[in-house]
Amino acid sequence: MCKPYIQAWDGCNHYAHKPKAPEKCGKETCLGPKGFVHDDAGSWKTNSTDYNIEKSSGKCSDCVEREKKPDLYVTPKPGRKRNAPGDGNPFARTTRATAASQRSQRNAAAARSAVPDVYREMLREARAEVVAQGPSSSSDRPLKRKRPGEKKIPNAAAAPKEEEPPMSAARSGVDDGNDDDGDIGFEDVVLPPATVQTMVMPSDDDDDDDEALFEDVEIHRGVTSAVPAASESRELTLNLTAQEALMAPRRSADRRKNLSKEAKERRVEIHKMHLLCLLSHVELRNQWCNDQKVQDLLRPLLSEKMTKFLNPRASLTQYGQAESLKSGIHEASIMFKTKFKITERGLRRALWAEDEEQLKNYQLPDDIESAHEKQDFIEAAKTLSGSRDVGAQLFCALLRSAGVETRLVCSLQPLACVPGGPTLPKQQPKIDTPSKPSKGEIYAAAMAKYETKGPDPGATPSPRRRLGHPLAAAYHVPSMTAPVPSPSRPETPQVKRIRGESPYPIYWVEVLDRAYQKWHPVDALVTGTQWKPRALEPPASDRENCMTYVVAFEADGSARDVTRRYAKAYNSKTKRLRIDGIRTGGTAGSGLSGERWWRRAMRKYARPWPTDLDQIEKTELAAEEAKEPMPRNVADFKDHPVYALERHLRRNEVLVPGAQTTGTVGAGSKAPLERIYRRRDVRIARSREKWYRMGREVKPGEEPVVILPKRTPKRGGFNDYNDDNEDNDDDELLDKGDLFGDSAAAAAGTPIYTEDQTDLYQAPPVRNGRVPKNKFGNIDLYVPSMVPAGGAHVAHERAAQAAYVLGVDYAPALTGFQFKGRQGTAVLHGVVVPAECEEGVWAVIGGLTDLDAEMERERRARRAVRMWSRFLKGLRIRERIWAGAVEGEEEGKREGEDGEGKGKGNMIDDGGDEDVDMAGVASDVSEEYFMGEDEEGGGFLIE
DNA sequence: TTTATCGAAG
DNA sequence: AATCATTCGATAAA
Repeated sequence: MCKPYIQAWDGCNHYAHKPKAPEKCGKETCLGPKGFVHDDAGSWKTNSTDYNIEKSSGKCSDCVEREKKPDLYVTPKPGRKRNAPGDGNPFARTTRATAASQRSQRNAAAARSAVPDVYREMLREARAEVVAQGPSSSSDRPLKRKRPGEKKIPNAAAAPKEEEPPMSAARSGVDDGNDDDGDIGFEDVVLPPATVQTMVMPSDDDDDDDEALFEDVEIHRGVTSAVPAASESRELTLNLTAQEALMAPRRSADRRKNLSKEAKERRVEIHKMHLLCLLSHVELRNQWCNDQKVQDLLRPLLSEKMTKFLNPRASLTQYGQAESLKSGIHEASIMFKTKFKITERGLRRALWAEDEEQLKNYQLPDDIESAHEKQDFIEAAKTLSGSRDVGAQLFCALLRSAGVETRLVCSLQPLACVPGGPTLPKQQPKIDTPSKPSKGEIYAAAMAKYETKGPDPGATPSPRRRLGHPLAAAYHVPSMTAPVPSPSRPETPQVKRIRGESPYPIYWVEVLDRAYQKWHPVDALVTGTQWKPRALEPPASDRENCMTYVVAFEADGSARDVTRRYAKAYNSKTKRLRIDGIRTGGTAGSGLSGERWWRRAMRKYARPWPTDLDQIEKTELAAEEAKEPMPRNVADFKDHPVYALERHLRRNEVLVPGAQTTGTVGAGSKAPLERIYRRRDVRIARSREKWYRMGREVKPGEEPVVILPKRTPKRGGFNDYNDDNEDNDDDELLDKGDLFGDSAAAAAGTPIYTEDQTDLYQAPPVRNGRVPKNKFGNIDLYVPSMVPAGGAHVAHERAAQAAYVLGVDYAPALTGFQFKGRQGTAVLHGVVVPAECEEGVWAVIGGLTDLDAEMERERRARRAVRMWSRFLKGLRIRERIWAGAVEGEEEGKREGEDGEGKGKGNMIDDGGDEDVDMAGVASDVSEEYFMGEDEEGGGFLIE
């Protein structure tokens, strides 16, 4: 009963509101959910957290606040058992997804660091490259993009596209509507080769592609990487992973130093790629669930009664309908559970390897799911056997066949994008940890716990099976259930139960309760629960199953991220494991932020027009997020979207003066209790210079909210090491190298101010046609609002020239700095001129441009003429020579006629070709031809 | 009581 | 500044 996770009860998520002491789990030492006590001061508190209670309402300040926003408040379901594993507190936040993907980190990395244009160029090249090699990979036929046509992806389209299933087409590329960042240009996205490849989506009847897709996924399902490579994408994965074992090099400091940054990026890249693979996988399975053959096979399983329950008459009351559906589902899942045999291993969590050896010796379990193609799936429907994943999919098909709106839900199990997670199990318990041999055994024991008895030859596949790996035999191969040499295991291969699978599902189903317009989870095979979203999240210690991304696919192919419905601590725990939750370092220019990436990835699956139901669900999920209880340990407060601790404030962050405490938390049991604040009361403070660069100016008389101590210069010469990268946008950039205040601030530290203490910067106005300038003769124009009164920004490269021509006063606009190395270089963009001159300047610019064009035309014309004359000259020479040599017929005549021209030709002939022989002429001409610019096609003007 | 897990430390 | 490895202590489970 005492769950490792935060326990929640209905309604209010605050301990303070719990009407009475929580039930105990039966252990005398258990105080209820994680030590729940009532103190003398009149507030409830847990061992580490308590809440301020308002006397008048008896509620904590947190809740009072929340009640002011009724839309976020969800009425508790009546009669819910508090400790019921299935539900409870929720909370969740609205993150959405996005995605692109990647693979060649080469390209991605390069793209990241490059300036925009270059970046785009490279992107284009990368795409071209993909196109070139893409099709050759796993399939001979042209790759298909999974989602056809995003409108914004013209370039990406380089890859051959094919029509995809109609439903996909319908929703492709349409903006979500409620999504705020819908306008991101596609060009901003890193869309490396892998994307194209990964996103290959087989059409329904295309077996080949199905296979390819499956294989892709297969790689990841096991443990990333170690699959003998057949396709390029596999190879890629293998290389990336094995090349530097990402988790491993913790030992030596130097290795860490060199690898950490790169390894981090790589981890993220792989994570993304893996996610896309998994999404494709689920999407495909979801399509299979729609298959008529499958549904026809399954439909007979439902009794009439069940079908009736599943389709309640609309004449029933809301409640009646809901209950009917519920019992129908119940019956159906019981039935299904008894009829379906789990004979294979389903998806499981992918883990990083710690070193290459593990990869070399890794092999997939023997009993891995065998449904590679739809035909297999149909077969599984006939025999009602397969992995639990296939089971859930068939169950989904079953319900759909009965007319129930059903979603296929999958908890994606990608490789972690953050360090620190579990790694591949050491394979040889005895050997693995020399220092503590016991550990291996412990591990084995732990694994054994999961294993449901039984001979499982599958779990311990023979190492030798791995084709031709030279080391396979030599290396100790391991099985998770170490002690048993699997192959020799005499035990009866009886009921093949899947050993070692997590007691929580990877795949399950959601059904729509039409009456209440609500989706409810149903897991028939693994936990056998329904209507209990909270029952499906595995504990954090589960190595086989980690709930990080839960994606629900509807029959029409659209999908939605419903993680918040299932994760008990989305904000404080789950989010940290997600691509959209990790601090992808504010490092500017590092491509898409995780959040945008994921949003983008999921948008591909979004419905073009959100329905009312979508809206309702969105609200519901947001409400769940809002209801998430406070973390009870200090670590979870770090970077928490709602709460903040003083101890975690960054050096430039500061609490707003009136910040309210919403509770306290103590580290451990004995604690100086620390106050908990709301994140929204945290402000970022900046130095004067920094504000200035944002177009703001500290008001006169404001006291700095804090003075940043001077940076302790690292001894040992030029430290750098971590200096160059980490300065993300906010803050640090400024105190460091800048033209301003270096000297002033140096002495006592940098005073910093909050935004409230600043006003919009008013640049000195333009007077009498004079534009104010700084000491470098420029004008600072970091943001548009910094344009001085009476001035106008003419953002054109020739503006300066134009202004000069006009004779008006102007100042080049300093719009920012480009930091490469540690030196900032000023970026000038256009000029500022007196407003009244703006039009004139633009006009002149237009004129200059025209002039340029004209001059260019002339130049080309001149060159062309010159070339022609040279050519003619050559012809004449040639003619003359031939005239002399052949001495004949018509030649003579012609020569006579051309006498004048001949002379001219000779005179021109100072260009340098003295050779007057045939060959000389010829070569001369051709040389000229080639040397000419492309534009002059051998003397012809190309307009 | 012992053991495994998790959080805090710094 | 932040991550990482390690230790220690509290707690939950056996």
